[in-house]
Amino acid sequence: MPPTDSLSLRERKKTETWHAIHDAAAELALDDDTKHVTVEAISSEAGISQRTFFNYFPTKEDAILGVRTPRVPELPEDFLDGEGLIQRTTELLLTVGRSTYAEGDADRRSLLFEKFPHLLLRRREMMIEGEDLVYQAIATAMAEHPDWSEGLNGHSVESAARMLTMAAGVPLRYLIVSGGMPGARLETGSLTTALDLYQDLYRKLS
Amino acid sequence: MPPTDSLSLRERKKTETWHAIHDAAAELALDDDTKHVTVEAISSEAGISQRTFFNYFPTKEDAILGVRTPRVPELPEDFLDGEGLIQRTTELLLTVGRSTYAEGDADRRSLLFEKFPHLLLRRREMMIEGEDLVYQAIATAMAEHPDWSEGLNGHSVESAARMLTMAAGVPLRYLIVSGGMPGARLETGSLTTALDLYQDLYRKLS
DNA sequence: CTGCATCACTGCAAGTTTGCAGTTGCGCAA
DNA sequence: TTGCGCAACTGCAAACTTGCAGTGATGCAG
Repeated sequence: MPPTDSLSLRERKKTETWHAIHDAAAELALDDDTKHVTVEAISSEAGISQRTFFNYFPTKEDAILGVRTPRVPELPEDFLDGEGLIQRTTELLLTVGRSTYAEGDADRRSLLFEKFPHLLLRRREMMIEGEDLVYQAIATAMAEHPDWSEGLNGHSVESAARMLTMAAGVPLRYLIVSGGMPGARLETGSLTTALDLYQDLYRKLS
Repeated sequence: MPPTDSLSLRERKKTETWHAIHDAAAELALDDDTKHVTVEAISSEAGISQRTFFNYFPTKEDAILGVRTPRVPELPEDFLDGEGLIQRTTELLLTVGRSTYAEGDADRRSLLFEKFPHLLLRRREMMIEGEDLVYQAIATAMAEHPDWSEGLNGHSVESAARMLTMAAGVPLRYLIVSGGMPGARLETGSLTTALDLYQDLYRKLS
């Protein structure tokens, strides 16, 4: 759990409730002898009403997984300037991807993926959703940026943004695939390695 | 704490919050090195906002003491009939008096009275308030009762109800006084004794 | 196959909590 | 005395939770 100080009482209680629901859902789901985890059971375990449950999560699965709708942080003014844009974008994608899960949940999440493989589908969905948000943010930034707003060689900023996001996504996809399990954690260290590899390869081919 | 099952989630949380505030307030107040217990400290300890504090208690003192506004239970149909009306009324007064406090708090309440004698004033106030409610309930019941509604010997039902309540209050006042400390607990056993004494005395004098 | 129960999920009104901007009373320093 | 600051307490709108009465999908006994 992140530091809950410096949050307003309201915000603090909201995260507490979020975690209470997610924890209850995940624990109940991982309980071996649990066949059908009902929303009622989760809600009662978390000490809230069923209606509140659905105020926090659109589906039971999201509660078990602990999914949040991805949030793209405000881009720095100079995000589009200078060297290393692809790398910065990759890091942004990683940040956004991580923002869709409860922090520090990696172990339990692995267990969940093992026991309920269909949750991987949901994970993939969230990834795609996050990528799309990143694309939109970058497209907007490009449209407002003097060096990019005119498009490049007849390509629209939308195309440029889309391509950048795709390219930047490569190292992440690589990591997920080479990590074997898609549920495996993405270490920042291995990301750097993957980025190096990517860039080396890119230079060799161009 | 009373059984919280069979209460709706809403009711349950309300009592939980009530106890959280009262507990925080009482404990902070009893802390030796506490000079000024602020509403802010109590609220923060209880995990609620200051505004919510005042949704539960009109004053800080009431929170420390754990005061509720007294509730008179519905009188049984035959409350006014038959022998022992005074005794029944005394028991009603005791019930109402007890309803103004958190249950099972007697020990801590004694400490509070020791440390903050001015709380006794508040206690007295609540008692009086409760007595008045009992008076009103009985007056209403009398007005609706065929045997009483006409008044007695020219006295109004209000007078009769007031006098009954006064008379019924005697054993309680006796107990409080003879118990030394007004903060002392009222045992049901000693109440019975006091009632006996009262009736004996009454018979002797009449 | 058919009614019936169960469970996920939604809409809405009513109840609760929070944040915030006051107002008031009180002690204390200049 | 005057002004200041602190802390109790209030009013109100906005945010949040709850209860409840659904709807629709799925499975299962008869």
